[in-house]
Amino acid sequence: MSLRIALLGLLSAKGPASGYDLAKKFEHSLNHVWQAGHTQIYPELVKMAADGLVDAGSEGVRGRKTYTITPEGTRRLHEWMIEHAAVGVTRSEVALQAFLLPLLDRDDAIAVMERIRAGFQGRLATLECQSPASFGAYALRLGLAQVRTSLQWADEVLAELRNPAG
Amino acid sequence: MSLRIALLGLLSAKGPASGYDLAKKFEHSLNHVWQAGHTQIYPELVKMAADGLVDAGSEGVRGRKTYTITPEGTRRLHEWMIEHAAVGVTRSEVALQAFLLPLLDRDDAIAVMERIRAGFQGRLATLECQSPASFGAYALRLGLAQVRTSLQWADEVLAELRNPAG
DNA sequence: GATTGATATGTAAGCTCTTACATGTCAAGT
DNA sequence: ACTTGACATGTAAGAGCTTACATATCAATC
Repeated sequence: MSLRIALLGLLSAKGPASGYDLAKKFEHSLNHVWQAGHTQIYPELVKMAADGLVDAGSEGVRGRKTYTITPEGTRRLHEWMIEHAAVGVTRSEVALQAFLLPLLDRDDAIAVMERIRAGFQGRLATLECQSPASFGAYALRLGLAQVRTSLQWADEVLAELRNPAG
Repeated sequence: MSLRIALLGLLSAKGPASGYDLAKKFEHSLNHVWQAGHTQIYPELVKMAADGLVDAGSEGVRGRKTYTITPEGTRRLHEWMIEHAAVGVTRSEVALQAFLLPLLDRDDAIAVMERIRAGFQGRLATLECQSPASFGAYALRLGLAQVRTSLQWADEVLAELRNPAG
């Protein structure tokens, strides 16, 4: 369901787009929020057209199809936003490694934490490249705040691991 | 793969356990890191036993089976911890709603943000109940730091939405 | 003795997501 | 002419996850 919502949201916010366009937007603007490749997006758009949530335009150049959100699609999107109590579940491999960190000896734990820290750093760099004035600004601010917090956590844990007294 | 690792990790850290025990541990200690119900855990344990990662003990009272991690299971667990560069992907419905927030008018956006904030508050309460001295302490600290940051973000966004000048 | 609730394990259908495979167009550079 | 890279769309197999269904034991309470 969330994939549909994400697609409807992009079509609503940024206007008609092809599956390819939408896949690019998932890669760039939406990447820190939801991920989907073209192999998931193309079939989903076909189903959404069948359900009347989007209109598939006629094929353009290079087989390009442009999808437009329908009034029913807009209605469903608003309904989900207002009525769906989003669950804050997390399935994080990083958090799992953090959870299991005590299973490692000190040197291995430090190496793992350094890799995790580097991952956060890279993620921060990616997010910092995005415009804070773009459509997804609220989500971007949340992402930035969370990744900065995560970096700080990584630094604290590393300091403790390196301090023999810890 | 991560489900296997989580199960191996619990068996390694907390000793032999049944599928039921492991499901309970997923609900309690591991819940903020990875989720899995018994319908996923039971079949996975059977496959893991077939792959030599765990030993299934003989059936005890009420059909209870106790699984023990094998040396091969321990080896695989350590290998994953040390070699697997965990990807920090997030698929968050909450972040998706935050992303799409500008699609709503002011009152609806405030209502949605209040619901999101309440979700974070509830999550914080849950995490605060857990012992900071337990096995998963590092992950718990990360979870607490992230949820506190998220709450702060929600408060800021709500303040902006309520301020007509924003 | 009957009911309730926690313990304990499983199957099956269906949805979601990833990975690998497969095809073809168009523009720009060499 | 040829190659490269971006554009553009798909299918299929399999892995991962959720929801609903199904069964049975044991202890404690009524």
